[in-house]
Amino acid sequence: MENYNFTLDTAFHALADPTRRAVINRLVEGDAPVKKLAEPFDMGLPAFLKHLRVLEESGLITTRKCGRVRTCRLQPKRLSDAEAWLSEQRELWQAGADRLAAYVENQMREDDDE
Amino acid sequence: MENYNFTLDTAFHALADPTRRAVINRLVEGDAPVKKLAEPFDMGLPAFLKHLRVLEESGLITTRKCGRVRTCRLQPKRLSDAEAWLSEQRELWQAGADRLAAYVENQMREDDDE
DNA sequence: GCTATAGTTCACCATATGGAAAACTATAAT
DNA sequence: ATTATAGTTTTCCATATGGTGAACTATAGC
Repeated sequence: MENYNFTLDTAFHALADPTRRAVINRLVEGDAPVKKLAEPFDMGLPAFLKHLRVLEESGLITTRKCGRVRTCRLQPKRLSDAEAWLSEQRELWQAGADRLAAYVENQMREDDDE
Repeated sequence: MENYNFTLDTAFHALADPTRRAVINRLVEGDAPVKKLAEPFDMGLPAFLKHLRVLEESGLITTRKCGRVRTCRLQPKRLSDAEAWLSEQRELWQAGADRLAAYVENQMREDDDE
């Protein structure tokens, strides 16, 4: 039961917010400073910074401050981690569905033989 | 700015909790009743039911009550939806990275020619 | 040096979340 | 008819979350 995966917890939590997903969707096109990232959103800088901090603590982005401007960069590895968990679950489910289908078909064949 | 995607909001939010991910990870192996699902967890039924409701409202699972037992089933479509968003972001990022690499290489070639 | 800019910190607020305990309902099982 | 089982509802609590406005800091531009 060691399902305590801090990385997935924080990554999925970060992705659960539309503002934060929009930030990611902007950062896939390249690095950007806080000011620029915040522009499209109807909220104060403090609120926006909180979102950035959530993203940073999840590892989905990293930031670097040069002079007075902080630049944000996407960390695609963490996207892949989340994606990997999802695809694994989907594959496990698929395997079960296939097994079930094979079993059902097998039963039908036996019924035919009787 | 129509980044208001209720499906992704609720799906990622549901996936952000280790208990709920463990439930999903159990349901990929097949349907199960509430009691059985709750067994491995150190919490009361009411708390566990809240998690199930979060999963159900997100569309990640569906439930059906027969007699006094409620059976839970995974809805893999929603897993795919979340996975699709992630893979799209990764692909967009990859495209940008490729463009950048091509540009850099091009610049280096120009430098050689001078 | 003055001022505008980019970000940061702080105090505050309403609501959401994850949990507990207790009381209740409906259906099997004997 | 009793009793055990499976789930449900309700009330309550502490903490987390997402936002605000105001005050502050550090750097860039003139």
